[in-house]
Amino acid sequence: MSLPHAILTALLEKPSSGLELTRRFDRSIGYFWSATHQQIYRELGKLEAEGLIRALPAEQPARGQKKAYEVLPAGRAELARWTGASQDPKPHRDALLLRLRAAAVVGTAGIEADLRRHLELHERQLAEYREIERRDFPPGRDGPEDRLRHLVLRAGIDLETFWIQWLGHALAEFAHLPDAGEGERPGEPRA
Amino acid sequence: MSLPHAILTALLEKPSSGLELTRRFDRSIGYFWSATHQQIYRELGKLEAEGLIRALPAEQPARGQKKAYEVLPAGRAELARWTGASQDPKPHRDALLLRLRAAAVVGTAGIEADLRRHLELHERQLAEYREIERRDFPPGRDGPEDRLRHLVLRAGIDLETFWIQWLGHALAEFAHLPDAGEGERPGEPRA
DNA sequence: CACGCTTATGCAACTAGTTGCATAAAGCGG
DNA sequence: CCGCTTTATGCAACTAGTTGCATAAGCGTG
Repeated sequence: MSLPHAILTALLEKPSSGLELTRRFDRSIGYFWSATHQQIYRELGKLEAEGLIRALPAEQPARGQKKAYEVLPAGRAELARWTGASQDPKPHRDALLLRLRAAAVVGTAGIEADLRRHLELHERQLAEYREIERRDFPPGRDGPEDRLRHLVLRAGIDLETFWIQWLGHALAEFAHLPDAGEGERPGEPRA
Repeated sequence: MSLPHAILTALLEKPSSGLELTRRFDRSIGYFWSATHQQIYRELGKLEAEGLIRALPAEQPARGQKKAYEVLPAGRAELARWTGASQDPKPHRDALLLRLRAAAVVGTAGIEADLRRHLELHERQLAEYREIERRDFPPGRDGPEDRLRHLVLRAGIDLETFWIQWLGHALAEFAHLPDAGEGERPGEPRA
């Protein structure tokens, strides 16, 4: 249950409207906690009802009008509490690894092309992260906040690097496999 | 929507009852696609209703009695279709990275201990993976199925290795931080 | 044999997340 | 000033996943 806390963090970094939050989730925060605009609007409503955030007063608060929120002291306190509380890591789910395991039983037909596609996607993401690193973390900036945020970005960079390497290994393995990509069924007797 | 396919894969590897599947999800398959027993029972019911699997005939099919399932040809076909179909990677969610980002705003109180705890958990998981590797993939075994399954295990091993390294960096960073773990608020002016 | 423990299956209610669509105002071009 | 697109907010329905509990048989033991 971390979406409210992701939103609190984003709002503390800068008070924003629902749509602005949505855009920022598409960029930085969404890299490790994605959310759609509907989730965000719903959660903003809840957080306001709970007294953790409030809408900044606007001139004409009408529909189709930006409505910006800011974090109240209670919200900051709740975020600090959650941040410091011990949490168990959630078990991950990775469909690609699952598919590879399935391929060991029903055959590898079609999967190699998708591995290549994933490789490209990860390379693109890595390039984006490196660009952010170059832009936001030049050698000079190294206050405590910068160090922490840089650390998070490093995780993103290293994870993408890992996937690129692993997909490389996987594709190399496929090159050695008999009839790779031709739909053979390794679990079945072969002629 | 991959749980049914995870179950089909597991059942193809070996026909099983709901509880046996649950146990196997706790071990091997659950490492990259976790599921509770309730999810599994529900899904087994659906898969049977759709004609993708069937219950193996038992002597006395009563409650509290093992009921094993096997995959029907339609199930194998569906799994092969799904395995070969192109799929976009789901955006990941990582609460720990989110917390670190929050810590950059509301302070790092309490989080360092949890980083250490996570480090330990990952070290334990890595040890488990290495044990599985030693046991299931000795140098001799290298048929196509083994290579694919080993590849999946390698991903698990390398991912754990990545997290262990990253958590090491993170903890080193904390050691350099002023007042680390004492609840300072880096976003606020300091005395 | 009655009691409690383990194995095995399952329902119901809840929480979280996704998808599709609706509404409304502002800006803009003819 | 009318229709079109963009910006902004939001509801409703659906799908997926989790939590808590219920049921029932088997098994051991005092």
